Amino acid sequence: MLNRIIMGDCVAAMDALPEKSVDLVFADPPYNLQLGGDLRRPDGSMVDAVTDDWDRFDSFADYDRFTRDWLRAARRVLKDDGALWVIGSYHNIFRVGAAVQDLGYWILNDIVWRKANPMPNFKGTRFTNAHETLIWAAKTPEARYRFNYRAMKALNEDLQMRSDWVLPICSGAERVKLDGVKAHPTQKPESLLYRVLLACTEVDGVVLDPFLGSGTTGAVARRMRRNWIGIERDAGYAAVAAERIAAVEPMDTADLEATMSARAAPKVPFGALVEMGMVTPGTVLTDLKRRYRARVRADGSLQLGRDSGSIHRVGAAAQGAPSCNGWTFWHLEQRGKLVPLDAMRQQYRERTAE
Amino acid sequence: MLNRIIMGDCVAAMDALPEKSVDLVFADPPYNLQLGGDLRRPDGSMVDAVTDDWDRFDSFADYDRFTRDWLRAARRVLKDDGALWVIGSYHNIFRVGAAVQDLGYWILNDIVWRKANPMPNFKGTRFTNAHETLIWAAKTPEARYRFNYRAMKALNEDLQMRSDWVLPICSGAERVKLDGVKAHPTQKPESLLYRVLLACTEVDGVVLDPFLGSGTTGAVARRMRRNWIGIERDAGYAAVAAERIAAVEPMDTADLEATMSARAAPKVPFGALVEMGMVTPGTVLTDLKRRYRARVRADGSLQLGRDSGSIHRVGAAAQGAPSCNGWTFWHLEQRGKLVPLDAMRQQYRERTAE
DNA sequence: CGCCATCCTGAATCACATT
DNA sequence: CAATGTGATTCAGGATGGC
Repeated sequence: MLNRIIMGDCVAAMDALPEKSVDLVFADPPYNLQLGGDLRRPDGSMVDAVTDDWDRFDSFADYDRFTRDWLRAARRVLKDDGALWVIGSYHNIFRVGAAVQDLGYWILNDIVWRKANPMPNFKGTRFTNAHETLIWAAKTPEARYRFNYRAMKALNEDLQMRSDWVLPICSGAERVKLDGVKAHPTQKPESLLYRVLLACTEVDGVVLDPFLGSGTTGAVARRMRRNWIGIERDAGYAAVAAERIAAVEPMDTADLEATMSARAAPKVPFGALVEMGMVTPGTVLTDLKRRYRARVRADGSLQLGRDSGSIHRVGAAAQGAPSCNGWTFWHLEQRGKLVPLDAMRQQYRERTAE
Repeated sequence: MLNRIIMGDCVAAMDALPEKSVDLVFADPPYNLQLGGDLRRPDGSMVDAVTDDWDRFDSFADYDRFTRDWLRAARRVLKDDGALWVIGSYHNIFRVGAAVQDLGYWILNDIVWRKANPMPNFKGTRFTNAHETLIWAAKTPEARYRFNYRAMKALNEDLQMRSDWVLPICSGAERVKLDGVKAHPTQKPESLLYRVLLACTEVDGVVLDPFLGSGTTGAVARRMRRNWIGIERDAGYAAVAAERIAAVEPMDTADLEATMSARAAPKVPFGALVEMGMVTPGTVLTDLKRRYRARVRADGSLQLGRDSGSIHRVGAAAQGAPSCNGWTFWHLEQRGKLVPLDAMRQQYRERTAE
């Protein structure tokens, strides 16, 4: 039952699963965009809009029925201490949020995904729609939901992770394509799922995605050694997702150990580079003279023998020095050349600059 | 009726106002926070939570009734091209947003106010709640709402203003206090209202706030020379707001002139330039790369091969594009340099300004 | 190989006045 | 009310190609 795609309607599929069997539901339902005619950029080119049938609903009432049905089914399969994540935009998220509350879930946070590179408003009629909203909810107000506070803090310069996350949209090599054409119109970035799963699940936990689409949830879950269940109605999408997920190499178990102690938390946003996939967990870093070798773990900490912690701490420990600037000390090999972490940080800053 | 505080229930007060008399409603309704017991900081000190009676509702149904009542009353007093702004947090904003949609308003954007200095989550059980959400909605999908696009772009270093706004919370000298104690628990920063009013109103427009509280909306409206109506149930808050607003010095009218949108500029037919002798019949116009050449005819039409017509039509035909702005596409040569027609139009406007 | 210019694209509720 | 004409309007990231 685990780690496979169920074809078909998500409500029926969830109803067929045993109750209280899932740790986390991550859902990216249709947004009910209600777009008008064509839209052209100022240069005359056409915007490739989401006009698929699966995003068409007759009315708000229709959409609400659909929403409540799947939310109810999801709540049944969730363990009592499990949690729900839903993503949406202003077109649908208010209806979804109200339904979440009405069905007895307890909202823990709303999270804003601030897109580093959103599509502009071409006609100058509104504000650039530069974010999407996620809702994180427990099954009940009393539930003892999982929140890996330390791992989140480690990922964020040793500061509490905030409710606004700056991440790029999914593009470039990460975007799944078929014959050069995007395989799914709304593929989510893996960095987003990485943060959600790192925050709210543990290794071997069960993650269910009722609207699997291109399979981002399954791919990240497999990479992070979580069990996954994906439900998808469209055979084409399911095939894309299956192939994509099968190609994922799970991370090394050791690298996945999210550090839970304050001591090991890195003081720098090196974790953000890991999250973005700019540095993969398990990567071996060396100094310029290749005397020391340290492994990158899932939350952005390093491990060298018995020493673990931030890139600075481990660098200092390796040399027996009182302190060390990990950004300039550690390097990784790219095409046979040693690149300092500092260069990666520079790239990161450019990609997430406001 | 304008520029004063109405004491009492906001629904009754709005129902007593003439319909279609208000340009903008800005509302900061009770959030229905549902706080449990007291919240303490790690050092044992107590967090001053919002536990006032006005923020207590018996159930979601109660809160929904309340929300729909005031949203309906607000919609009646709004002019057809007026707009609504509401601010809230995850506790209430989903219910508010669903009601906004159900009542026929048309959501234009949701805006995230990203707090520069939010209160941390002291227990480390959730993400730092670092933002609030605003909804901007027109009265109907067809409404021609006001959006000062240019002014927003100017405010953002000449880039489109995005849907995520980074602003500090209200503190320091701006925070209204009585005997050293904050006069209102949820006073909003003036910077937030400033941006909303600059984006969506004009000088002498009418702004209504059904939950005036400490009076931020009135204070900023007065400063920006907008008319305001504030409704407040609590006599204490009303007194605070009245005093605060009265102390505001309206800005100098000259400083208030915001960048005007090109759409608002008077329309100029190309023929008028020919008529004025600014462009002579027979002049050859080219695009910037000198790929196309068109002749100006006596009636202000262009000719390019077999195509003839307006500057826009011929520009579009030349490129094989569906449309074209002839003002920026076509240029004429003056002293060896290519000058866009748009520059000539600007000259024309200046010469005919009186 | 590096650098620069060019091109493509992304969950988008995307104009308005006159005839 | 529908059709037509004018004319306003874009940001960042990644890929590609030329020199």
